[in-house]
Amino acid sequence: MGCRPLDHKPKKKHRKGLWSPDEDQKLKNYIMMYGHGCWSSVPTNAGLQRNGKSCRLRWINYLRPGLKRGMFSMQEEETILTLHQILGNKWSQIARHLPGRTDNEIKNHWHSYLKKRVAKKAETEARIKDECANNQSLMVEALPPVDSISQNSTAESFENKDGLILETDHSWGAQKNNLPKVLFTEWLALDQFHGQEPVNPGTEVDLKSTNIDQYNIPNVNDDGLLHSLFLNEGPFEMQSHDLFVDDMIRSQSPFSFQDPNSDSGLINYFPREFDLFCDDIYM
DNA sequence: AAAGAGCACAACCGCACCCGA
DNA sequence: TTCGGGTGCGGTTGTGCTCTT
Repeated sequence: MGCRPLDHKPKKKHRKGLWSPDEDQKLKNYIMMYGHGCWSSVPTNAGLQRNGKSCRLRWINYLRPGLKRGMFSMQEEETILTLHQILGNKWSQIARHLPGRTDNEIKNHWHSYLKKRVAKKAETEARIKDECANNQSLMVEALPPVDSISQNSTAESFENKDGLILETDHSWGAQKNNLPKVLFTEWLALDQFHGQEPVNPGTEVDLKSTNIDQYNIPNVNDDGLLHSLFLNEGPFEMQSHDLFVDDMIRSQSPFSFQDPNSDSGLINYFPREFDLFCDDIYM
Protein backbone atom coordinates (compact mmCIF):
# COMPACT_ATOMS: atom_id res chain seq x y z
CA MET A 1 0.00 0.00 0.00
CA GLY A 2 1.49 3.23 -1.03
CA CYS A 3 4.41 1.31 -2.40
CA ARG A 4 5.32 1.45 -5.98
CA PRO A 5 5.56 -2.04 -7.43
CA LEU A 6 9.08 -2.85 -8.50
CA ASP A 7 8.52 -3.16 -12.22
CA HIS A 8 10.48 -5.57 -14.33
CA LYS A 9 12.20 -6.86 -11.26
CA PRO A 10 13.89 -10.13 -12.11
CA LYS A 11 12.48 -12.97 -10.04
CA LYS A 12 15.09 -13.62 -7.37
CA LYS A 13 15.39 -16.88 -5.55
CA HIS A 14 14.75 -15.97 -1.94
CA ARG A 15 16.64 -17.49 0.90
CA LYS A 16 14.61 -19.47 3.42
CA GLY A 17 15.21 -20.98 6.79
CA LEU A 18 16.92 -19.63 9.86
CA TRP A 19 18.35 -16.16 9.85
CA SER A 20 22.09 -15.72 10.28
CA PRO A 21 23.46 -13.08 12.68
CA ASP A 22 24.76 -11.23 9.64
CA GLU A 23 21.31 -11.07 8.06
CA ASP A 24 19.84 -9.91 11.36
CA GLN A 25 22.40 -7.15 11.60
CA LYS A 26 21.75 -5.98 8.04
CA LEU A 27 18.02 -5.87 8.57
CA LYS A 28 18.29 -4.19 11.92
CA ASN A 29 20.73 -1.57 10.68
CA TYR A 30 18.58 -0.80 7.69
CA ILE A 31 15.32 -0.42 9.60
CA MET A 32 16.89 1.56 12.42
CA MET A 33 18.29 3.95 9.85
CA TYR A 34 15.49 4.24 7.31
CA GLY A 35 12.44 2.58 8.83
CA HIS A 36 10.80 -0.31 7.05
CA GLY A 37 8.52 1.71 4.78
CA CYS A 38 7.45 -0.72 2.11
CA TRP A 39 8.43 -4.21 3.21
CA SER A 40 8.79 -5.53 -0.30
CA SER A 41 11.62 -3.13 -0.96
CA VAL A 42 13.39 -3.73 2.35
CA PRO A 43 15.34 -6.85 1.35
CA THR A 44 16.68 -5.23 -1.81
CA ASN A 45 17.66 -2.03 -0.03
CA ALA A 46 19.12 -3.87 2.94
CA GLY A 47 21.09 -6.25 0.73
CA LEU A 48 19.25 -9.37 1.77
CA GLN A 49 18.25 -12.41 -0.27
CA ARG A 50 14.93 -12.70 1.57
CA ASN A 51 11.44 -11.69 0.62
CA GLY A 52 9.72 -8.75 2.27
CA LYS A 53 7.35 -10.93 4.19
CA SER A 54 10.16 -12.85 5.79
CA CYS A 55 11.91 -9.59 6.73
CA ARG A 56 8.75 -8.22 8.29
CA LEU A 57 8.25 -11.34 10.37
CA ARG A 58 11.84 -11.40 11.52
CA TRP A 59 11.65 -7.78 12.56
CA ILE A 60 8.32 -8.07 14.36
CA ASN A 61 9.04 -11.31 16.15
CA TYR A 62 12.72 -11.03 16.91
CA LEU A 63 14.58 -7.83 16.10
CA ARG A 64 12.14 -5.11 17.06
CA PRO A 65 13.30 -3.15 20.11
CA GLY A 66 11.33 -3.53 23.32
CA LEU A 67 10.67 -7.22 22.95
CA LYS A 68 10.57 -9.20 26.14
CA ARG A 69 12.37 -12.50 25.92
CA GLY A 70 12.20 -15.45 28.21
CA MET A 71 9.65 -17.05 30.44
CA PHE A 72 6.09 -15.83 30.72
CA SER A 73 5.20 -14.59 34.18
CA MET A 74 2.21 -15.95 36.07
CA GLN A 75 0.42 -12.67 35.48
CA GLU A 76 1.08 -12.83 31.74
CA GLU A 77 -0.21 -16.38 31.61
CA GLU A 78 -3.35 -15.46 33.50
CA THR A 79 -3.88 -12.57 31.11
CA ILE A 80 -3.53 -14.85 28.12
CA LEU A 81 -5.96 -17.35 29.60
CA THR A 82 -8.50 -14.65 30.40
CA LEU A 83 -8.25 -13.01 27.01
CA HIS A 84 -8.28 -16.30 25.18
CA GLN A 85 -11.47 -17.21 26.94
CA ILE A 86 -12.99 -13.99 25.66
CA LEU A 87 -11.34 -13.52 22.28
CA GLY A 88 -10.44 -17.01 21.18
CA ASN A 89 -7.41 -17.42 18.91
CA LYS A 90 -7.05 -13.73 18.22
CA TRP A 91 -3.35 -13.78 19.00
CA SER A 92 -2.58 -10.35 17.67
CA GLN A 93 -5.33 -8.84 19.81
CA ILE A 94 -4.14 -10.74 22.84
CA ALA A 95 -0.57 -9.61 22.16
CA ARG A 96 -1.67 -5.98 22.29
CA HIS A 97 -2.39 -6.43 25.96
CA LEU A 98 1.00 -7.92 26.70
CA PRO A 99 3.65 -5.31 26.03
CA GLY A 100 6.86 -6.79 24.66
CA ARG A 101 5.26 -10.06 23.61
CA THR A 102 4.50 -11.01 20.04
CA ASP A 103 1.46 -12.82 18.73
CA ASN A 104 3.70 -15.63 17.53
CA GLU A 105 5.29 -16.03 20.95
CA ILE A 106 1.91 -16.12 22.65
CA LYS A 107 0.55 -18.55 20.11
CA ASN A 108 3.51 -20.88 20.61
CA HIS A 109 3.21 -20.69 24.37
CA TRP A 110 -0.47 -21.47 24.11
CA HIS A 111 0.05 -24.53 21.94
CA SER A 112 2.96 -25.88 23.91
CA TYR A 113 1.77 -25.23 27.44
CA LEU A 114 -1.39 -23.27 28.22
CA LYS A 115 -3.72 -25.32 26.05
CA LYS A 116 -2.83 -28.42 28.03
CA ARG A 117 -3.21 -26.56 31.28
CA VAL A 118 -6.71 -25.45 30.32
CA ALA A 119 -7.65 -28.93 29.21
CA LYS A 120 -6.38 -30.36 32.47
CA LYS A 121 -8.28 -27.78 34.47
CA ALA A 122 -11.48 -28.45 32.55
CA GLU A 123 -11.03 -32.14 33.12
CA THR A 124 -10.57 -31.63 36.85
CA GLU A 125 -13.57 -29.35 37.03
CA ALA A 126 -15.71 -31.81 35.11
CA ARG A 127 -14.67 -34.53 37.50
CA ILE A 128 -15.47 -32.41 40.55
CA LYS A 129 -18.80 -31.44 39.03
CA ASP A 130 -19.54 -35.05 38.40
CA GLU A 131 -18.68 -36.03 41.92
CA CYS A 132 -20.81 -33.23 43.31
CA ALA A 133 -23.74 -34.30 41.19
CA ASN A 134 -23.36 -37.80 42.46
CA ASN A 135 -23.44 -36.53 46.02
CA GLN A 136 -26.55 -34.55 45.16
CA SER A 137 -24.97 -31.43 46.54
CA LEU A 138 -25.52 -28.25 44.65
CA MET A 139 -21.99 -27.06 44.10
CA VAL A 140 -22.61 -25.42 40.76
CA GLU A 141 -25.32 -22.86 40.55
CA ALA A 142 -26.18 -19.63 38.85
CA LEU A 143 -25.06 -16.40 40.40
CA PRO A 144 -27.71 -15.51 42.95
CA PRO A 145 -29.40 -12.13 42.95
CA VAL A 146 -27.55 -9.43 44.81
CA ASP A 147 -30.12 -9.21 47.60
CA SER A 148 -29.76 -12.85 48.38
CA ILE A 149 -26.05 -12.61 49.00
CA SER A 150 -25.28 -12.88 52.63
CA GLN A 151 -23.22 -10.11 54.09
CA ASN A 152 -20.95 -12.76 55.49
CA SER A 153 -20.94 -15.08 52.52
CA THR A 154 -17.59 -16.20 51.27
CA ALA A 155 -16.42 -18.24 48.32
CA GLU A 156 -18.88 -20.02 46.08
CA SER A 157 -18.97 -21.38 42.55
CA PHE A 158 -21.09 -20.56 39.59
CA GLU A 159 -21.03 -21.31 35.94
CA ASN A 160 -20.56 -18.69 33.28
CA LYS A 161 -22.00 -18.78 29.77
CA ASP A 162 -19.18 -20.97 28.51
CA GLY A 163 -19.83 -23.52 31.17
CA LEU A 164 -16.65 -22.63 32.98
CA ILE A 165 -16.88 -22.76 36.72
CA LEU A 166 -15.82 -19.56 38.37
CA GLU A 167 -15.05 -19.08 42.00
CA THR A 168 -16.42 -15.93 43.54
CA ASP A 169 -15.99 -14.37 46.88
CA HIS A 170 -18.79 -12.10 47.98
CA SER A 171 -17.29 -11.19 51.31
CA TRP A 172 -16.86 -7.69 49.85
CA GLY A 173 -20.60 -7.34 50.34
CA ALA A 174 -19.88 -6.42 53.92
CA GLN A 175 -18.27 -3.27 52.60
CA LYS A 176 -21.07 -2.46 50.22
CA ASN A 177 -21.18 1.15 51.23
CA ASN A 178 -17.57 1.50 50.35
CA LEU A 179 -17.75 0.07 46.83
CA PRO A 180 -15.28 1.30 44.27
CA LYS A 181 -16.42 3.59 41.54
CA VAL A 182 -15.20 2.94 38.06
CA LEU A 183 -14.69 5.91 35.84
CA PHE A 184 -14.05 5.40 32.17
CA THR A 185 -12.39 8.31 30.58
CA GLU A 186 -11.80 7.09 27.09
CA TRP A 187 -13.82 4.92 24.82
CA LEU A 188 -12.89 4.49 21.22
CA ALA A 189 -15.56 2.13 20.01
CA LEU A 190 -18.26 4.76 20.25
CA ASP A 191 -20.04 3.60 17.15
CA GLN A 192 -20.83 0.34 18.89
CA PHE A 193 -23.26 2.04 21.18
CA HIS A 194 -26.65 3.14 20.02
CA GLY A 195 -29.72 4.02 21.95
CA GLN A 196 -32.13 6.69 22.90
CA GLU A 197 -30.64 7.74 26.18
CA PRO A 198 -27.20 9.28 25.93
CA VAL A 199 -24.95 8.94 28.93
CA ASN A 200 -23.83 12.37 29.98
CA PRO A 201 -20.39 12.82 31.43
CA GLY A 202 -20.45 11.93 35.08
CA THR A 203 -23.70 10.00 34.83
CA GLU A 204 -23.86 7.17 37.28
CA VAL A 205 -25.06 3.89 35.90
CA ASP A 206 -25.89 0.79 37.82
CA LEU A 207 -23.95 -1.66 35.74
CA LYS A 208 -25.47 -4.80 37.15
CA SER A 209 -28.82 -3.91 35.66
CA THR A 210 -27.43 -2.22 32.61
CA ASN A 211 -27.29 -3.49 29.12
CA ILE A 212 -24.41 -1.37 28.02
CA ASP A 213 -25.45 -1.53 24.39
CA GLN A 214 -28.43 0.67 25.06
CA TYR A 215 -26.26 3.69 25.79
CA ASN A 216 -25.19 6.12 23.24
CA ILE A 217 -21.90 7.37 24.59
CA PRO A 218 -21.82 11.14 24.12
CA ASN A 219 -19.23 13.71 23.18
CA VAL A 220 -15.86 13.93 24.68
CA ASN A 221 -15.13 16.48 27.35
CA ASP A 222 -13.08 19.64 27.16
CA ASP A 223 -9.99 17.69 27.97
CA GLY A 224 -10.61 15.43 25.02
CA LEU A 225 -11.61 12.44 27.10
CA LEU A 226 -14.93 10.80 27.53
CA HIS A 227 -16.26 10.66 31.05
CA SER A 228 -18.94 8.19 31.89
CA LEU A 229 -19.23 6.95 35.39
CA PHE A 230 -20.39 3.48 36.17
CA LEU A 231 -21.23 2.93 39.79
CA ASN A 232 -21.06 -0.71 40.73
CA GLU A 233 -23.61 -1.51 43.34
CA GLY A 234 -23.14 -5.20 43.26
CA PRO A 235 -21.60 -8.10 41.39
CA PHE A 236 -22.11 -8.02 37.66
CA GLU A 237 -24.17 -10.73 36.25
CA MET A 238 -21.57 -12.78 34.52
CA GLN A 239 -22.98 -12.16 31.08
CA SER A 240 -22.91 -8.44 31.56
CA HIS A 241 -19.46 -8.60 32.93
CA ASP A 242 -18.16 -10.67 30.03
CA LEU A 243 -19.88 -8.47 27.53
CA PHE A 244 -18.46 -5.47 29.21
CA VAL A 245 -14.89 -6.71 29.30
CA ASP A 246 -15.24 -7.85 25.73
CA ASP A 247 -16.33 -4.40 24.67
CA MET A 248 -13.50 -2.82 26.55
CA ILE A 249 -11.02 -5.08 24.87
CA ARG A 250 -12.52 -4.46 21.47
CA SER A 251 -12.13 -0.76 22.08
CA GLN A 252 -8.40 -1.36 22.51
CA SER A 253 -7.99 1.85 24.37
CA PRO A 254 -6.56 2.69 27.72
CA PHE A 255 -9.08 3.94 30.21
CA SER A 256 -9.08 5.11 33.74
CA PHE A 257 -10.37 4.05 37.08
CA GLN A 258 -11.13 6.37 39.84
CA ASP A 259 -9.00 5.34 42.76
CA PRO A 260 -11.43 3.46 45.05
CA ASN A 261 -10.02 5.22 48.06
CA SER A 262 -10.04 8.75 46.81
CA ASP A 263 -12.12 11.10 44.75
CA SER A 264 -9.21 12.19 42.65
CA GLY A 265 -6.19 10.55 41.17
CA LEU A 266 -7.27 8.77 38.03
CA ILE A 267 -5.05 5.96 36.95
CA ASN A 268 -4.85 4.70 33.39
CA TYR A 269 -5.55 1.04 32.95
CA PHE A 270 -5.58 -1.20 29.97
CA PRO A 271 -8.35 -3.72 29.59
CA ARG A 272 -6.36 -6.64 30.95
CA GLU A 273 -5.68 -4.65 34.06
CA PHE A 274 -9.34 -3.85 34.27
CA ASP A 275 -10.00 -7.54 34.26
CA LEU A 276 -7.51 -8.17 37.02
CA PHE A 277 -8.89 -5.24 38.88
CA CYS A 278 -12.36 -6.78 38.73
CA ASP A 279 -10.90 -10.07 39.83
CA ASP A 280 -9.47 -8.39 42.87
CA ILE A 281 -12.82 -6.97 43.77
CA TYR A 282 -15.24 -9.65 42.82
CA MET A 283 -13.41 -12.94 42.86
C1' DA B 1 26.17 -43.96 24.62
C1' DA B 2 22.52 -44.08 21.30
C1' DA B 3 17.90 -43.60 19.76
C1' DG B 4 13.65 -41.63 19.81
C1' DA B 5 10.01 -38.92 22.03
C1' DG B 6 8.62 -34.54 23.55
C1' DC B 7 9.02 -29.78 23.66
C1' DA B 8 9.96 -24.92 22.46
C1' DC B 9 10.59 -21.78 19.22
C1' DA B 10 11.35 -19.86 14.58
C1' DA B 11 9.73 -19.45 10.23
C1' DC B 12 6.76 -20.43 6.29
C1' DC B 13 2.25 -20.71 3.95
C1' DG B 14 -2.18 -19.45 2.59
C1' DC B 15 -5.91 -16.57 3.05
C1' DA B 16 -8.40 -12.24 3.75
C1' DC B 17 -8.48 -7.54 3.66
C1' DC B 18 -7.11 -2.91 2.27
C1' DC B 19 -6.04 0.51 -0.90
C1' DG B 20 -4.24 2.76 -4.93
C1' DA B 21 -4.04 2.67 -9.93
C1' DT C 1 -15.68 -1.19 -10.66
C1' DT C 2 -11.97 -4.20 -11.10
C1' DC C 3 -7.44 -5.74 -10.44
C1' DG C 4 -3.18 -6.49 -8.32
C1' DG C 5 0.31 -5.57 -4.85
C1' DG C 6 1.16 -5.00 0.09
C1' DT C 7 0.13 -6.20 4.64
C1' DG C 8 -1.58 -8.66 8.67
C1' DC C 9 -3.12 -12.72 10.77
C1' DG C 10 -3.75 -17.55 12.13
C1' DG C 11 -2.51 -22.26 11.17
C1' DT C 12 1.04 -25.34 10.30
C1' DT C 13 5.56 -27.16 9.65
C1' DG C 14 10.53 -27.48 10.41
C1' DT C 15 14.44 -27.57 13.36
C1' DG C 16 17.22 -28.02 17.21
C1' DC C 17 17.53 -29.00 22.01
C1' DT C 18 16.56 -31.77 26.17
C1' DC C 19 14.93 -35.61 28.48
C1' DT C 20 13.89 -40.42 28.91
C1' DT C 21 14.51 -45.16 28.05
